[in-house]
Amino acid sequence: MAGKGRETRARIEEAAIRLFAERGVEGTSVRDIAAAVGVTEAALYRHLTSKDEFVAGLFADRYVALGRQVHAAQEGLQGFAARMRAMVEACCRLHDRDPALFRFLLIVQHRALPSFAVGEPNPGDVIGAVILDGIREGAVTIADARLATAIIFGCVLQPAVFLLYGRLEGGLTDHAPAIAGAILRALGGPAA
Amino acid sequence: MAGKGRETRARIEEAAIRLFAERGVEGTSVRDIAAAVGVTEAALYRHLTSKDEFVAGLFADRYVALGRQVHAAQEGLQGFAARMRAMVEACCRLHDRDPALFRFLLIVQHRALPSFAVGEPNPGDVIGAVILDGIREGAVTIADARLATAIIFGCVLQPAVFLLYGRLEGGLTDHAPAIAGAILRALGGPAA
DNA sequence: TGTACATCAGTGAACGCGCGTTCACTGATGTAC
DNA sequence: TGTACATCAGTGAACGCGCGTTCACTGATGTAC
Repeated sequence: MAGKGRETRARIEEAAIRLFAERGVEGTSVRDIAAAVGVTEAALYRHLTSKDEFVAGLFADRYVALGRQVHAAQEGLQGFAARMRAMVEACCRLHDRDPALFRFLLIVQHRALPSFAVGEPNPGDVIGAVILDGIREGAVTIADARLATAIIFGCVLQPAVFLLYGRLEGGLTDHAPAIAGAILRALGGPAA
Repeated sequence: MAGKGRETRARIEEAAIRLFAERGVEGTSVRDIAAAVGVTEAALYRHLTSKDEFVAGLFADRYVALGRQVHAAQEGLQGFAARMRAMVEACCRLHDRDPALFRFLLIVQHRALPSFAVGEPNPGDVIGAVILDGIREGAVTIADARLATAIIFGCVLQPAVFLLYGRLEGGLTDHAPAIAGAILRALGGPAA
């Protein structure tokens, strides 16, 4: 029955992410999640120790996974522009494949990020590392690497938010080339 | 006693924004707000009809006010670059003057924006109008005005979020010139 | 200028409800001999 | 191969708590005659 336990855990996480994305964390009760999975609330507590811990763990898990995937997308590529374009493209594809997951990460960041463990390969660090390379090779002329990271985040996440509210058409992937282009120009300084 | 009523209402709004910014809307109870103001919960209900309506009204009020101030900052200026720089500068100054208000708007947007009334002068429309002028005068080469708006939002809001989590130094105003520069390059296309 | 009434911001106590969590218990599967 | 025991995912019912909201009531101020 070890297989069944794994499977239920996965179904709980999937249902929770979807519900959290739709109604927020505080707007989603343990009963709601249990009902969506098709078990009792008590059964949920075989797989998690508390709601708060569950949310924090779920965020950390998915956030680290996103960091890993974004890192993998640019690994082996040469030059700042190519790496940046690959990361943006990967991020947009991941968004379109699972918009609920993205919305979950967006919503929960304000409560989960402050207590997020350092050292894990999160998206911020991955982008930060690429930025530093970009500064070294002269492709990035913005002096503050952290501000540059913030701008990259903003250029990807805010279009995702606009999409969410119907203020942008299509999928995020459709806008990926334009977003990557904007980022490269924004960071590249007047001479680029 | 009309003056006292006004004054209490203002104190309620001020305390609520601060608490919402610190702990989130669902993490702040009506009791918390009442205690911060120094009255009973029942007294609060002389000034508001329900918590939900209060939050929605507070968001709409402050969001529209922000739109108006951003609009005023660029009014009368000539040229896309000058107007853009003025709006970014104004936004950063407003942030630094009242970070709690900004955090409140950031947090609540996900619940309040979908039901936000159209027609009011909100920041999105203000920026959208300036973008259209920018496209007309050739300073903006990104084809999709809404994507351009999203990118501007992202380049200002995400640094504000980074500041919140201590991942950026100083005040937002310190970064205003760099942010405005990045936005102008991002939107200006390769020829700019 | 006094008096009668309306209005309004406040109090303190209570309401029902839904929340996260825990309880004792059940039945199916895995494991040791 | 059969039997005894441990493990584990599940049930249904209940728990105490804090939430948003409402109650009847009070005292101060504003207003009409």
